[in-house]
Amino acid sequence: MRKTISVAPDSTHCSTCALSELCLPLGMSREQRVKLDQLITKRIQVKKMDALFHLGDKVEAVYAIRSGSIKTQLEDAAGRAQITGFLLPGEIAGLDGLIELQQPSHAIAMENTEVCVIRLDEMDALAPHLPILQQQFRRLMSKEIQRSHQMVMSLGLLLSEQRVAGFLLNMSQRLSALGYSSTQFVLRMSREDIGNYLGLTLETVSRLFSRFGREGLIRVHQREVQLLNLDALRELAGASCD
Amino acid sequence: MRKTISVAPDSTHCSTCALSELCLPLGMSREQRVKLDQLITKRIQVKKMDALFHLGDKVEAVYAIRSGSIKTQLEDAAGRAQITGFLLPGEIAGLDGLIELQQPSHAIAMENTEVCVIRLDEMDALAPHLPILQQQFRRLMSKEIQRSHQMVMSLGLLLSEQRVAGFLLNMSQRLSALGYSSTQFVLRMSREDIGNYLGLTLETVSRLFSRFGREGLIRVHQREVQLLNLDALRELAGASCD
DNA sequence: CGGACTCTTGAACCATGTCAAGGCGTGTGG
DNA sequence: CCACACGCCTTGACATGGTTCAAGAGTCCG
Repeated sequence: MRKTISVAPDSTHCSTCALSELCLPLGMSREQRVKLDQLITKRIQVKKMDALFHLGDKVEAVYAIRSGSIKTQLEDAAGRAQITGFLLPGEIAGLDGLIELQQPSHAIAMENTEVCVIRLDEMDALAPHLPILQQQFRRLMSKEIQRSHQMVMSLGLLLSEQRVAGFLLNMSQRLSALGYSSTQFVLRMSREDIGNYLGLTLETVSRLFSRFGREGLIRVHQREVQLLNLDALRELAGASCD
Repeated sequence: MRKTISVAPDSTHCSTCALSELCLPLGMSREQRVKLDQLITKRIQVKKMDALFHLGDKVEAVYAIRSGSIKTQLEDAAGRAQITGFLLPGEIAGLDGLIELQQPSHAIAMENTEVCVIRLDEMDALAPHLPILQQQFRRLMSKEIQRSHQMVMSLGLLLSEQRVAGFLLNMSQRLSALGYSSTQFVLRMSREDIGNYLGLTLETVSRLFSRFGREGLIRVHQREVQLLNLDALRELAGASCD
């Protein structure tokens, strides 16, 4: 289910949002953020497992995650899915859809999720009065390009153990930026999703989680993860086999 | 070697450029393109094998390829390269560098190459007077995100033969958009570069070129390629193993 | 409490990598 | 203009990381 709601005047806006240091308002002054408030007039609530948008849907907006989390996935010619990202609060979904007028990917909620709707036409209308908005939006798009390139590198160059260690560290770092613990968290996705994202099978991910556990690097119980030795994980992820 | 030259008043500008249907001017009216001419005041010529920019260089501009071709590559922790793209005329280099002020990648000319310099500060200055510029730039960035996601899918999901067939078709399609033959062209990169880009070894690429040759799909002689059976290649690239 | 997921673990297999040898082409210096 | 050397490509034999297939154990939820 997908429910659209208007942002009540007394509700939280960009200017008062806890995520403003990660999301679109990053780098803006108090006044600039107040201007930005005009832009966000609608939110959408998506239930766990439901889609924020589907491949082929008309593109009219991008979506800033306010709470919850979303996975985005492409489909290949044979209908198999490739997950291209797990989005957390403060991150933007739909950045790959701004060429054609059709979404090239699905966006599916991994838990009950709320997003802020950023309409493209309204962004263009506001932009001349808020030039920093374009710059920040450009930065967010560039970041996605960089992230995706890193992913290509990971898939092209790294061993499975390096990818999995890197994945855990990446989650840790992003969750800690949101104010959560960097060493203890709950994965919102299945082993299969992690494997798909990392270009591995769910069995390989499971085996590596078990091995890392045996080696004392992490503790895993179902989707709860504890990172016990960040340095060792970093070495595993970063250092090459030399 | 890397030589900066000013654009002479009587030289080709965006408004008269042959690439205008692919590059930044796409979708602009005659008048809008004339405005865009102000933006491009410098070009850079880069010799084969030399760098347009290096990892760590300060970011002040992005670069539209005017002639020649460029490969962009990241470096992993161990110093190994991962090629993230082969850029042809009309395509833009440096889109991944707009967050930090440092280039996250190297851009290396695969042949003698000339690029138009698009300074970010000048783009921001021009934007309020040319709103379509922002939109087109956004489209180009979105396209790069989409392309990179496709690459992730290819690396995550496809067999080597599908990746290589897909690569040939992709080159064919882009070269034909530039007015070249879609069935006969010269690859500007080595087998090693192709392999690196596709997450394979040069031996695997070579073996597949040979096999496709034996099967009558293509003819290869060194870096010259002829596509003899586009449909069969498409089937190979697109259809899954079912 | 039962049924359906989801995860773990083992064993066999295979796609692709690694290592090694040789061929082709091109440019350079004698 | 030839010969030699170097880089790039091809091909073969073998090694291996990761997949596939299969069985069983938790865990969640109605």
